Amino acid sequence: MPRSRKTPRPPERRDPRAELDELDVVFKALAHPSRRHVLLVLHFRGGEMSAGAIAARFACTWPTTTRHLNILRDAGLVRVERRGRERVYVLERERLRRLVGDWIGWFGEETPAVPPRA
Amino acid sequence: MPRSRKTPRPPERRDPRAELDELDVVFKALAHPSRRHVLLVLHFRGGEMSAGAIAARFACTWPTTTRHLNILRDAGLVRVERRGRERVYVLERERLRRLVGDWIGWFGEETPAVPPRA
DNA sequence: TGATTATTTAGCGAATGAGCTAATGACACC
DNA sequence: GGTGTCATTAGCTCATTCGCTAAATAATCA
Repeated sequence: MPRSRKTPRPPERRDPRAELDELDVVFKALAHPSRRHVLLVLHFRGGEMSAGAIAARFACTWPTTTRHLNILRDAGLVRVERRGRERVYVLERERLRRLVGDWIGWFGEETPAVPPRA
Repeated sequence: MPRSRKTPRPPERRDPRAELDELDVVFKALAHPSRRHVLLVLHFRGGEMSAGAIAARFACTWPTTTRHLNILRDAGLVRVERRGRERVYVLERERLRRLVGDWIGWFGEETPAVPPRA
């Protein structure tokens, strides 16, 4: 049987079309407050936590948290490592910063050098 | 009858709780590729375009585009001005940059000064 | 091996989201 | 005031999302 999850974060690519698709998955992942919260908690706890430690901090049930974590993983915003019988989720800080930061960066300059309505 | 739309972007506030709610609406608005695209097009066309000019650039029908624009407006990412019989949508660039930029900014520093798992 | 702990997967129901077509509102111009 | 243009709202359908509970999987320990 093939991999059960889509593609768990391709290591590197610069194809602009693929970049857009990546961004879509990432922004969809960021659309839920619990998932943004997971990322912040992860960050402020040093970048890695076990699934249990994360689940303990949220009101929803553990399976629900697992699903949120899967979505974050599919977006490449966290990666998971098995350690004994725990699974440790590791924040992919650079990727988060690069994708969202670059996107918001488009809006950085004063109005761009294109005539108002051509 | 009261206003037909929720609250169309409160002018200023610093209450952190309210900030989180604002962020939620904003990230939900950014979750759809067409809406992110609208913002970019708006930016690169000088920050304002009529509804028709925007709708003309998208494959979906005009009512669908209108709805996307309403969602962006409710998130405070665009504002709308009536000019004659057109409606001109104006990008709220600063607000977009501030909200998303500040959020991604949390992940800016190297791992924060909190012990790994306490 | 069988129990225990840690976590995920399966599957269901309610709510939300996004697309469409048709109908309506608002303004301008004659 | 009627007609054309610009745009929105209403109402429908289909698909997805998100929460839950119950069952399954995986590693460790007795």
